[in-house]
Amino acid sequence: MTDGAQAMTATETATFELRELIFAGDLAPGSNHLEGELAARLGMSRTPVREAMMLLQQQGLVTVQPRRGMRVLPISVKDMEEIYELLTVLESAAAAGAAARQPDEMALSPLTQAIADMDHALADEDLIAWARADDAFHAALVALSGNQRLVRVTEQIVDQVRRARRITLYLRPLPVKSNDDHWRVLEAIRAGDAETAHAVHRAHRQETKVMLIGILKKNQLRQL
Amino acid sequence: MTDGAQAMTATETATFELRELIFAGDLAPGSNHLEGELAARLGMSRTPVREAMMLLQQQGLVTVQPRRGMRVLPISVKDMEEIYELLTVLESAAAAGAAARQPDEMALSPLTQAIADMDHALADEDLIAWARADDAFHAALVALSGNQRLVRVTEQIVDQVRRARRITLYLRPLPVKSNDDHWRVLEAIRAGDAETAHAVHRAHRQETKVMLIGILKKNQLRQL
DNA sequence: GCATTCATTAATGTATACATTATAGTGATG
DNA sequence: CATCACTATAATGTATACATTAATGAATGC
Repeated sequence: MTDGAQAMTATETATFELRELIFAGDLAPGSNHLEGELAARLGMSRTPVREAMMLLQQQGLVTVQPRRGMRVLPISVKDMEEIYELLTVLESAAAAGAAARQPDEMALSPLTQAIADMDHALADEDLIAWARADDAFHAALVALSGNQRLVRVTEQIVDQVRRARRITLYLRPLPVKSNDDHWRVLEAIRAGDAETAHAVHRAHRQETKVMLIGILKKNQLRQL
Repeated sequence: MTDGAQAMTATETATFELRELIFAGDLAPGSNHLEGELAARLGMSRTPVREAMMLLQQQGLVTVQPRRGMRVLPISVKDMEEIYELLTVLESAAAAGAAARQPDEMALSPLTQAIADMDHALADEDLIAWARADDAFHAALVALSGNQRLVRVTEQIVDQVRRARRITLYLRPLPVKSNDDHWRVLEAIRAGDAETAHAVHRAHRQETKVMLIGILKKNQLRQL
């Protein structure tokens, strides 16, 4: 085959497209969408759309109700709290696990690269690039835990808060401290110090949580 | 309606039935099953079976491959390690969360009931009843965290190890220490002592993990 | 005798047809 | 005017038909 694009099944296309629409806010939080509508919009029959809807429901992005179609789940302040508490637990466990495994420099390179990218982005005040690098850091950290199930679960939870993060990104202060935190986590992992890696990352996530919740409340953003 | 059984959709029925078949081992670990076969077996068309297969795949119980049908995922020693590490993290976080919320006695009653049931089952040497009560304790503990997402995620991970636990149940020593551990967790929650609740439950799960892994290796059970 | 290619077949992926069911709307009745 | 029942309708849930595709096996050429 000449093009790198592997053949995607219609269900996969639908799942991907719907996720994009949800993350971008093109399917508004709280809005309902019938199978037929979405099928027409995506240019396919109801069957793959229906399957995609079920998958997205299980991923915690939407709910599907018999005559109301697919409802895009809004993210409330309480949801943000739940999600960040869970992310704190999962990622700090990953940090400890990564430190315990004593990865070599090559294995650590995604972390170092992500930190470098974050530094550059911060110098350029390019928030989009910073968010992308921050995501990469967190994903790489979880991957380093070596626990594939932890990776899966964390990805799913991160997805649930993706839309909210796009919005708070422009409301939060410049994330200078984040970069420092990440550096300290990396150092602890390098040193094989699971305790410190856990504690530092845990504190980082908890601070992030408090900051974001504060932003939501200050800006009266009760739903995202 | 006169009967309490609410109408289940065929997809729900298929999902439920397939889960039961997988948990019971009637669909053997590692075995493959085509859509058509399962549809005939369950007395329905391919459509709901196909949907159920996708859901079970997302729940981490099976994989679905184009021409091979649904493959029931075997649980290896490494899987057990992954799962118990994750459960340790999730449940001990739940224990800490429960303690922090200071639930009243009524909220704690599922825990006390479960412990009582475990005591009775142990006195009767009724392992099945003990396992059921143990499950109830862990589920109630996670529910007490108040984090709905934590509940969902934990349920999913527990399901992945359900089949293995049915087997190790008869290979492990009588779980006398478990009951004591659970009692200490309950006491810590009562006292609002998140640190202790976390530490005690964490130790409990880690000991369980070590014991189960030991049993698997001793009995040469490389796949379950 | 072995490898390669082509055809056949079986299973999936998707579309569509059909059955079921909940909801909205209309009309009648108190 | 409000309420209840009934009907019409629209959306879903399921079955089935159809198209696509990968795997198996046979046949042919080397």
